[in-house]
Amino acid sequence: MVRVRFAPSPTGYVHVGSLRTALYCYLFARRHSGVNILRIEDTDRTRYVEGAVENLLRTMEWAGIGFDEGPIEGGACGPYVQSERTELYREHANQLIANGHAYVCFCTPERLDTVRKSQQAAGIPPMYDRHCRNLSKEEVDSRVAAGEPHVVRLRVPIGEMVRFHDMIRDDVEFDSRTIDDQVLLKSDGFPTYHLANIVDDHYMQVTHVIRGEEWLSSTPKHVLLYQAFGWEPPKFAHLPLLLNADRSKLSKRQGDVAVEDYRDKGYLPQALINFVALLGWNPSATEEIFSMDELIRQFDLERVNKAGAVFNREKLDWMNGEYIRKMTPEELLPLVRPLLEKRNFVASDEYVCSVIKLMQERVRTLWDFVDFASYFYITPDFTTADEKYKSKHWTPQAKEHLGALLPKLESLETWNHDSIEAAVREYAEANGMGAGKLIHPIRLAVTGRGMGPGLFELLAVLGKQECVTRIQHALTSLA
RNA sequence: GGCGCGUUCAUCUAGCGGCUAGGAUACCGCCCUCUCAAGGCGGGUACACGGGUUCGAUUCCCGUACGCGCUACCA
Repeated sequence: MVRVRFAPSPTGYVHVGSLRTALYCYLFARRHSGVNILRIEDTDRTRYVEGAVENLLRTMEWAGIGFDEGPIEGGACGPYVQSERTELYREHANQLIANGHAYVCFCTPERLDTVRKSQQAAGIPPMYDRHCRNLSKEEVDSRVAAGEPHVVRLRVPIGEMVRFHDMIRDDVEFDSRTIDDQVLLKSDGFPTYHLANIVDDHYMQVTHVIRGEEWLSSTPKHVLLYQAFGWEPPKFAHLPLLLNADRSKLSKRQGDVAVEDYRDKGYLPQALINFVALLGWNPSATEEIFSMDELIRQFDLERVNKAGAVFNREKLDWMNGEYIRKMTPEELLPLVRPLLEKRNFVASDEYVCSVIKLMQERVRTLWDFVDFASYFYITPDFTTADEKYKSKHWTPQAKEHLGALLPKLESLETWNHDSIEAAVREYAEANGMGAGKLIHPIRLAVTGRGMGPGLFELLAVLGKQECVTRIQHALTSLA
């Protein structure tokens, strides 16, 4: 039975790299009919953020990533929040002290800092100097009894090669002399990631550890911990990093990294999931659009790439447009509606649907339905007009013809795409001119822009009275 | 500095000893056309470098260079 876990630290938002890790866990679990576990790694009290867990849960739900066990779902291996399991970690730290694989350290942060600085100055690798590694049991007991602050450190064996197999990177090995005597239990009684992670993965019976490559370097410590406990380690799969355009680790400073940012900017969860799934993994390379079900069916950890992948916003934009085009106006309506409300744009469902229908082919995000189509809701102020388009089409002759055409439009009995087109083309033909000489000025007068849906359908949606008023207004006020 | 991981078009990638090195995004051109899109067609750009192994290397091995990650009582 495959059991995987997504183990985020609740820092307030969900990084898109975490989203991909969560997605791969989910896909792998589903693909193998296994169990997907959510575990909250909140052992750093200094980084506690109010509401972060709730936000995480909401974001995962938005993305369509479900869990079988977790803080909400429950399960046989709970609790699924590390801050509620501290007793377990303390017991296990003591167990390691008892069997000699860990030791108590009384070094102060100040001393560690001093040691580190002198090591750096001397050009040697900064590592704990193992000052407390061989304290006598009597000394340790009395200092602990006296209430002296202390941590528990892993007693890393000397002169040993630590090897493990990674599903993505194959065999990796580290010389134990390059591995630090890692702190396992902090002086505040909370465990570090390393201890909590191993203890939890063991008791939660996790079979595959899927996480970012930034963890590869600490995996030997984890392997050593499994050995110290006498436990069977899980299989490891270290995912390639998501990168900024300059190929550094994807970070806040260089743009949006939070899943919530993309949601708020009008990206669909299906598109973001599809896009992020293909960053570091690819089932065939001839198809690009995959539903969650298709991803599940095809996902294969062994096919995950080794090299990092640049998060390429342009491709996401394209993909989001693809998904928008696949939806119906009715499906889009509830997604666009709240955005219109944010702009105080008021209109009936029917009206908004017809606008969506016209705009669907030319948007990439949900916000484009609002920003590129504002003239459907408010009269244009012409500040968004394309100057080139305006100077080319808003000529004295054009205005003259518009003035002459206006009564004909006004007198139309039925106002729809065909009747409007007939009237416009009739006028153009009667005056020996191309219809474009009318179409462009009308577009400018009515929308204030040089781009948008086909003119006749646009006018039909807008309604006769509104169009007439706008043309009149433009004729008198637009220079 | 040490350790680790990586390196195919600008970007995401296919390739698992023999290919005119394929697809997608972006870009450019043409078609369609009332604009912008969408759609169709076409185009340019890549195997980091140097050694091996082999009849033959993008593919296997070793170096070099470059990039990235880790190097906390953070995860």
